[in-house]
Amino acid sequence: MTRLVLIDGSSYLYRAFHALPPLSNAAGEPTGALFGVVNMLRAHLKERPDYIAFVMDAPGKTFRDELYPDYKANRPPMPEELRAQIEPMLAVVDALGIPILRVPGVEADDVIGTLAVQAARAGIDVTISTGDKDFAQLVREADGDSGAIRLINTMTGSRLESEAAVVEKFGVRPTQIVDYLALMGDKIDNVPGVEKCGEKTAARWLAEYGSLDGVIAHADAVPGKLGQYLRDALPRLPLNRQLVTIRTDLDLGIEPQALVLRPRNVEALRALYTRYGFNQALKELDATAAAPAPSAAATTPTNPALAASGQYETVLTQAQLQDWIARLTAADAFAFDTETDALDPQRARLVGLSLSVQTGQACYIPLAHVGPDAPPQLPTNVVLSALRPLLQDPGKRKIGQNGKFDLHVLRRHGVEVRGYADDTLLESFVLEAGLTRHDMDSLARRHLGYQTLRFEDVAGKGARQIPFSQVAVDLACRYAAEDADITLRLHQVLSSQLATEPRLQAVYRDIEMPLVPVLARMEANGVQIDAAELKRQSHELGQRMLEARARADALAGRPINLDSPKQLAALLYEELALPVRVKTPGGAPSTNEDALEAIADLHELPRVILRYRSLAKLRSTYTDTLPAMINPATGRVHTSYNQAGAATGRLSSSDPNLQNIPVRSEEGRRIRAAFVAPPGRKLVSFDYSQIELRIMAHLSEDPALLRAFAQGADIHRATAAEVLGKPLDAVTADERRAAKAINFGLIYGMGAHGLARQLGIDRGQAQDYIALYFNRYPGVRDYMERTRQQARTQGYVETVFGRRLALPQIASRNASQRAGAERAAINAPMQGTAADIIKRAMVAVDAWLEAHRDRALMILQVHDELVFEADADFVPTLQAEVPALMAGVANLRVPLVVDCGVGDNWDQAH
DNA sequence: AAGGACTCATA
DNA sequence: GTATGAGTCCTTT
Repeated sequence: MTRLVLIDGSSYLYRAFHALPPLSNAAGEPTGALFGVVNMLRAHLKERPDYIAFVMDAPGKTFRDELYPDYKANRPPMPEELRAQIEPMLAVVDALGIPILRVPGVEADDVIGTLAVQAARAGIDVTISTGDKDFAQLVREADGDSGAIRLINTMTGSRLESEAAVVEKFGVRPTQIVDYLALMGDKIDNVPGVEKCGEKTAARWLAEYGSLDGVIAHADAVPGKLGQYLRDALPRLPLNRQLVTIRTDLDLGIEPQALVLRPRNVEALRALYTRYGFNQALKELDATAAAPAPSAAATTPTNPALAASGQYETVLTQAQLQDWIARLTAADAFAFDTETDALDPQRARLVGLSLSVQTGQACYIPLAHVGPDAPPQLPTNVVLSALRPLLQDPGKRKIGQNGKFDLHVLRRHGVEVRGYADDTLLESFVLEAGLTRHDMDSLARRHLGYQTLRFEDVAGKGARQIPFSQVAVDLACRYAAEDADITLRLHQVLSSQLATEPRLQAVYRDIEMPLVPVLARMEANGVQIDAAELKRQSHELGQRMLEARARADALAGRPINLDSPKQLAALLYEELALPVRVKTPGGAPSTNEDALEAIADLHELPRVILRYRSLAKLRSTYTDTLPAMINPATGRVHTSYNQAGAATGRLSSSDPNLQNIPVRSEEGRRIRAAFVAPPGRKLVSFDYSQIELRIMAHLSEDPALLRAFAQGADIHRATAAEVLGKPLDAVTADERRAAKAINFGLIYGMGAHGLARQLGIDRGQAQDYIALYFNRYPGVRDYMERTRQQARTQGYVETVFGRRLALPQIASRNASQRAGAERAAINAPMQGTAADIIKRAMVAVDAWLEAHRDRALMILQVHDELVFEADADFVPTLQAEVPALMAGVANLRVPLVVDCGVGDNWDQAH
């Protein structure tokens, strides 16, 4: 049977510290706790478990602090001699190759509990190594396909390996341990229990009444002083039980199978053991380290996983290159990765290239490494010429991780990659949206149980980071070749998972992968902006900000930093004693737009702040920034679309974000007007009309809603008429506005509270509106309920095209988290289906444009809008073709309508 | 130097 | 009341 050992690091550290004499090494550094922990770890490793982890508390608050602010309030601060041993301890654990888990916001106990239960369910036998008796609540025997959970305390040698052992030791069964602890309380964690109730009393009561609920129910029947103490403690017992219950159902994003022991780092261990004077351990190390590691140089990475890595070859000669070309030529597919000197795909220069045909084997071809020790490298043009036929062959399948980046880099070096067939980022995104991150490091850990060498391990971080071109070639090879190797391995795992999910595979194969080259082209196209105009606007905004600032200082009676919410809150709510009507999510008095509007009739200052804010936002985010983002080589601005950014399937845009260019205010639209077409060209914008509401009609199949769209009605007006039972032309502007708010609110999963706030009416009235709406559109109500139900039973929701969004929070015991997940469940199918549709449209339009290259370029996507830059005389053709292409990619129960605008700039076109 | 909190721009 | 990214301040390391 496979076995997992989970080590409760915090518990051992404390216990070893207090149990052992205050040892220290020759330099006077304290070593007592360290010594105890190291011996404990060595004992565990001798048993050769299949999986192992060392679990520590991460700094910061956890849910128990939320439940009970006094939790652990009695704990004295950690003694300095103990604190000083934490870092060395972690260094030893790491050097031994044991994975270290510290999960922010989650106590070590709950990490251990969750992993233990998860592993036992997967048929793994679990040993929890701890000095904490609370874990007795988890003990269980193997049963059918499930593994056992056992406890061991290596300090005392005691073991709890069966339910009978727990009963023998505590007098209660494992399932009663939480009740037992709740009654007794915990001095150390400052959780008071029933006074005078110790082990004996707690066990006796539980034997008599079965459970804590039984004890509570019979509290009146307990005689004497103890009975009175019990009744006094009743109100806090349920909370106590929550506090002592170890969580076993968290979503940690860690699979027990990933917790593999890496090869130990002998050099690091020798250094640590020597420093701390652990002679016994040192002797053993030298005896067992048969093949000493190569001498440690300054460049040797600390990651011991390296020793497990595959055969990685640095390609420096023509002969080696030809050998790899032959291997690639013989293969159906290969993984590739580029290394560059920058993260911006529109500027990055190629530093090297890695390739892998077979897992465990990869090469790195350094091209532009510099420095005194850099070896002579093959010329870039020679290497790229040799590889070009392979990279440009549509029949030769290429595999990458976020390959869009590599496509850009290679294009800018004269290679147009074709046959880019698989991307592990997108495989993971389609398989597990909402569950995990999709970067290679996370994926390797999650699916391969492998800790990759990270970029910062080879290049450093922060101010000391060096460009990849200065990384020593040997080290660069290990890093880069590993990336290609891991990409290939991940593809094997992920593609076989996709093969079992035909709907997800279709999303991946038919929507996401075809979109990659399309997005690459859009990003490369870029957009022209009028920098001089934006600079003029910056200047003007600056003038007006000065005026606002002067007025604010006058009103405050002193200089005030209008950019600091904290200072503003102090001024408004303390000095000026204005009422606090809105709070931030963190509970502090808010100075956001709503808050300032709410007090705007009491003082002039809030209005001045709002005015200043809107000016400052426009200047710092747009008019100052955009001109600086112009690529000198192209004279245009190139955004970057993140295809795996939004869990619903939407794209996101960054560097710069061109999906949030202002449009609502007049001043904002002047910024949009600075997105221009070159002479002789036009900007043409196409957007889907009411796409999410149409999708709601399709999904809900509500007859009234379907009819309204079929008739091409003004949907908000039609909603108002339907709900209020009056003719279309009798609907007032206010009524239409209310209907619009309901329509939008529904898409976001809103309740009465939100609608009331939006419309400035009271809750009851909002509730009436909603009831009326559902009365007229019962299909919508049923659909909403079905969706919530699906989310609860399956843990995910789906788009029309089968894209999945996982909602792990849907089962949360935290009501507000659960409600949030329910709203997301309502919204995701609509937002996600709209995303699927426009992605398909982009692929379709791009394919059509192929024949008209340069007559029109697709340059922007803003969720329901596509923007093109086209020759003026080509605009009619575009207008004749694109709407049909966009509307034709989905077959819904309602028509898709596409609106169009044309102009010399984006404001005119929109 | 890095990360969290806050605010605000878009669909 | 959904989904994002970015600038600024301010605390922590």
